[in-house]
Amino acid sequence: MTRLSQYLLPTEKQAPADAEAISHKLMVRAGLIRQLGAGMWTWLPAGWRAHQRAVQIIREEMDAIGGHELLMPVLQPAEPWRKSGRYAIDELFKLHDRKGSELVLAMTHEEAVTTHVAQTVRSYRDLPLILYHFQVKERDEPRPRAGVLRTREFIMKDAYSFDRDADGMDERYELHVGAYDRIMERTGLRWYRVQADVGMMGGTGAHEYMAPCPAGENEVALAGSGASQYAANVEVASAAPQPVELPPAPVAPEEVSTPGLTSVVEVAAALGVPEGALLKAYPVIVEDDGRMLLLLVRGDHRVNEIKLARVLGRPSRPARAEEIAARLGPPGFIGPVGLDGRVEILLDEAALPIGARIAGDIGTCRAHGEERSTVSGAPTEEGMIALGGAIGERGGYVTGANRPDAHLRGVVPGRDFPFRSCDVRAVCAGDTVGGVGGYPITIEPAIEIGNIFKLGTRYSEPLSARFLDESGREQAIWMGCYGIGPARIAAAAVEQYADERGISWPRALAPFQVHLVAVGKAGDPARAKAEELYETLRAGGVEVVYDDRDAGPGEKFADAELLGCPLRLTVGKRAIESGEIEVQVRRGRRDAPGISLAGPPGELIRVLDELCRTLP
RNA sequence: CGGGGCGUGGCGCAGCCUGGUAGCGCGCGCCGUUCGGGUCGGCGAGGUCCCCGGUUCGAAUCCGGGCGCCCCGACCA
Repeated sequence: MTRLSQYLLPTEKQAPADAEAISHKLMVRAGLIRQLGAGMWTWLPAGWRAHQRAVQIIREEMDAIGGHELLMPVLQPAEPWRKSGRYAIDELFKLHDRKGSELVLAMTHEEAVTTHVAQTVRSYRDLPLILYHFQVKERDEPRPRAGVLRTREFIMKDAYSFDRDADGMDERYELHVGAYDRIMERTGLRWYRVQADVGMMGGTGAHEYMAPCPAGENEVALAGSGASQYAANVEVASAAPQPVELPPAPVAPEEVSTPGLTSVVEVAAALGVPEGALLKAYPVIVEDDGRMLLLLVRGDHRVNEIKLARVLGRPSRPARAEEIAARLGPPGFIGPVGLDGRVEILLDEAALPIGARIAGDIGTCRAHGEERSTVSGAPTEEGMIALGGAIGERGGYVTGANRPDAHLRGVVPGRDFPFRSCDVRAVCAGDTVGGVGGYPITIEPAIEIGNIFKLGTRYSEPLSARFLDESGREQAIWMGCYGIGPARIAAAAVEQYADERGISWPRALAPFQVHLVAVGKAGDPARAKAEELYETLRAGGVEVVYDDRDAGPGEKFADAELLGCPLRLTVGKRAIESGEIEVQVRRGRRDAPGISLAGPPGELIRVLDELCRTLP
């Protein structure tokens, strides 16, 4: 029974003053969600319907790959979290019961599900297994934001796979890739599956499902289309840099005076060279051993901290000014020349000439092509010289001189300083992927709506989830985890398809397929006709919301467009006169052919269904 | 955690600087009017001015402390 006269759909003309994101403003205005506190949101009836549409799509596709739905508690004992090493996470809510026992509010359910599997799975015969549930997650977010896009409490579908070995895990992972692709496709969202960082916890593979939208908190690098589509989170993206014109290199570096010029922009301008002709020196301290490394990236590039962490295999932090002064030179004027091995130098690949190959231990360092690996081992002198020649032909870079108010020009890596090379820069829009003549990338903000992750034995080891194989040997179970956020799917749909009048749901997520508007004052024949039509639609199984309020037509149309159901049916004086129900498609506010009021109910339902199927 | 801003009927805001009757628009209730794009008019209801303390004859307003919320950045297993 969905008559607006008796339904809780509190629409607002004005968005909350503090709302910024489109989905935040519109979902509140349309009466879908209401805030209770920072990062704490209530889903009102219509909003919850949209949420549950996403849930049902997910459920169907999870069941289709053999997933089994269950339900695990949010309130959990602390102990498994201590075992897994996650008790220390700041985002984890910790609490005590009246006896003083330590409890937590689960942020995901690896601990719980692994505990149960450890208890119940004994034999290889019990594997593989996919378990999932839709459950509330609690996270003490440092900064909830943008309505329902980032909250402290939210529902997540999290699935966990259990296999006897890495190959099995990979199989289960691929099943989830298929299921997730189908889920995304069915939602009607614009989406990408992108390569993702595996994070500090390790793991052997990860993808994220991203929906591009203005309020997105992540950035994806996109290039090409179809089969040659490239899509990666900028955290891990690699691409060939745009070429830069280097000034000619003299036989040895020359010092130039650059008084007070400490920024790339200033130095490039003063010397009349492009920013990319500078090598920016970025000293970092490696967390565990306190070692200093000097990173060099082109002046027009930035260091990507996540790629850096992957290259180093451990966290690091930027060196402080006093550390730089003590070990290298005056901050703002440091460079790689004349350090005599005081610190190791890592040169970003983008500063190497395209196609350059380096002999010796750094021989695998290569152009920007298919395989992209970190170079290890000490460079050989021959390799350096060969590379130096390659770059020298193109010209030399400008670097700091490790002296106040001075830079060097004509600096050639290899010839003038030793280095290891690696890929640590953040990609830029306009870089290319796919080799020579490849596709230029664009960078778009996106919201992460799902992620899939190969866990390996990260949880099964500490929580003792083992099984006996055919030969009676005890082995750790190989796991994968797979998350997806229905709330984010709904919010991303609002973000992607909203127009100046409000929401425009993809039909798969719309709270109702049809918004029936009765126009005319109480007692008008059109109102009775609309009543009749509403009952027909309901009886025919159409998901319909019926605006039977005693309000003016303007208000009703405005609310219908704000709520954004795919089809609006209008019954008023015109319909009575013409004998046809007016039909408007929300997406694009396009008029569709009217439907006869005279025909049999079955015919009406059939025509509507057919029309619905053509909608996005 | 760093920076900025805000807290006054359901929503959006003014009043605060310069202390003295709490106000506007929307919404809400009733009456009338209108009925294909948020009609118009009349009457009316609704507020611990975030909380605690201080100054004062008197505090929404000044002072101190706290809490809450938003935005930018950092973080986000």
